[in-house]
Amino acid sequence: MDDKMIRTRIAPSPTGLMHIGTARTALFNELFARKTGGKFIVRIEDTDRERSKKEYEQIILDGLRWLGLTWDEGPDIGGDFGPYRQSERGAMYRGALEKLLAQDSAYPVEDGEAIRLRVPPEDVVFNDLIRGEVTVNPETWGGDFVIARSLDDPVFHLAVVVDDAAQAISHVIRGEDHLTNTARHILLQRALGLPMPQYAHLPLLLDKSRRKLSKRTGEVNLLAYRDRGFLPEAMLNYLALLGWNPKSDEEFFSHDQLREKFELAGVQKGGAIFDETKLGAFNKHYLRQLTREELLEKARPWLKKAGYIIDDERYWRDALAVEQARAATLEELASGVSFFSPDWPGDYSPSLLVWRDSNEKETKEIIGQLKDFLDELGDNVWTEQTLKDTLMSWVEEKGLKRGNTLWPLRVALTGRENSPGPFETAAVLGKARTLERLDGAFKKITRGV
RNA sequence: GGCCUCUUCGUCUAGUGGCUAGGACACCAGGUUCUCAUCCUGGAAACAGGGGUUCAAUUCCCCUAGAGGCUACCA
Repeated sequence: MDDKMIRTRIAPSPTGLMHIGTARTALFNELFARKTGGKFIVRIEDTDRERSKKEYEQIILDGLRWLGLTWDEGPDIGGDFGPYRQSERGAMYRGALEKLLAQDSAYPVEDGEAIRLRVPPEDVVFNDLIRGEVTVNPETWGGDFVIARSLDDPVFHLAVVVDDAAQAISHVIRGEDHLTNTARHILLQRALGLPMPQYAHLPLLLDKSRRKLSKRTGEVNLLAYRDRGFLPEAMLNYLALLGWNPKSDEEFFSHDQLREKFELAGVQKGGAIFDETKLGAFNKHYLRQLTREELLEKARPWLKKAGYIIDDERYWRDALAVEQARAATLEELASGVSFFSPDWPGDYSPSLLVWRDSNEKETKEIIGQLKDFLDELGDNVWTEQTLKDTLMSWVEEKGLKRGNTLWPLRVALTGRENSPGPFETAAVLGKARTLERLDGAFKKITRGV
């Protein structure tokens, strides 16, 4: 095997949801591996048998897949350095423990079965690729530390060290919360005679109050963002820029561009606040890039959830395209398009039809005239542009005011105070439905405000 | 408490021993507009504080403060 081969890994523990911070660490590892032509590995750290659950492992892999990350080895696809679950690697840990015990580098504690590593009372110094030289004095955390609960029950520290070596991990890129742990890991490597990988500790993701992003203070569940209608490319792009900068003013990068540009040199040292507002801005951007086909495919689950029947795909593609510029998420997109539903109830208040400079009487007259005028138009002029041209010159001829005319028309079609414009809406709805809704509005206002 | 690490607009960040300290998001104002969104134009907004070093520090050094992390037979 080539010693120079770069191999990175993400080693999540399946004890809960897919944390955003884990996702970002995974992303940086993947980008670094791709950039350098190395391999990216997924390893499940389930040494905590109490808390680890198989379904959590599935959730983690789902999250990574949703983001679009690809890995070369992992529990789902195997690889030459398997197995990829710590629960299946017990023999290796036991071997390491026996060796440490035999050479008296470790010893069992007086009472229980636990095993501690002997730690010499001297500073551990290592070079961090992001932070430079870091010095840790083991005495500050009490020197000798537990590396296993029993011969068959290793603790995280022992397991990572054994696995990283066995799986030939060249670069350990992980959260800053492991900075001090790294000293322990180095001590373990020395005792076991294992090579030391290069370390790079990423700044932590923080919540609004600058604390480590945690479940209590914010939405840290990656898949919750998926379920709220965020696009993976937006999340990926945003996450990549949290704590890393590409040394340019550009901000929008595809996954492939990131894989080309990423380097550890651009990684920040200070923690970064996860700001949903900016994520939302990225999401808007990517939402606007979608073709109408993609729009429908991505919005389909939400449309279905809302109970719309997508029999006429072209109709819904047009409807979504109309709403595309104003929605921030797929969820908003679907709700924004609700009035296009063929069984739209039109349950708005009649007073909404009246423009602020107008009154009921005038509004009623205009709606009546609008109906007659549109009824005369042929199907061939039923496009946004021609509707606009004909209607605007009609408004002109009749000496009407735009607001007095366009506002009631738009409300008749959408039932909303805020919505897309009347021309584009009418074009999508089609002549029959447009007239039907105008008629409904006419009756509504006749019945009184 | 101890140890480790960090500190540029509200947020993500660029940047340099001498610059009007740049960009993006958010915000504010104006324009476009039937509404909202978009779009265009403009605006406000930062080098944590104190000492040094230096002709000159946001930039180099020290101290302080603040923040975060670790201090588990969790990972």
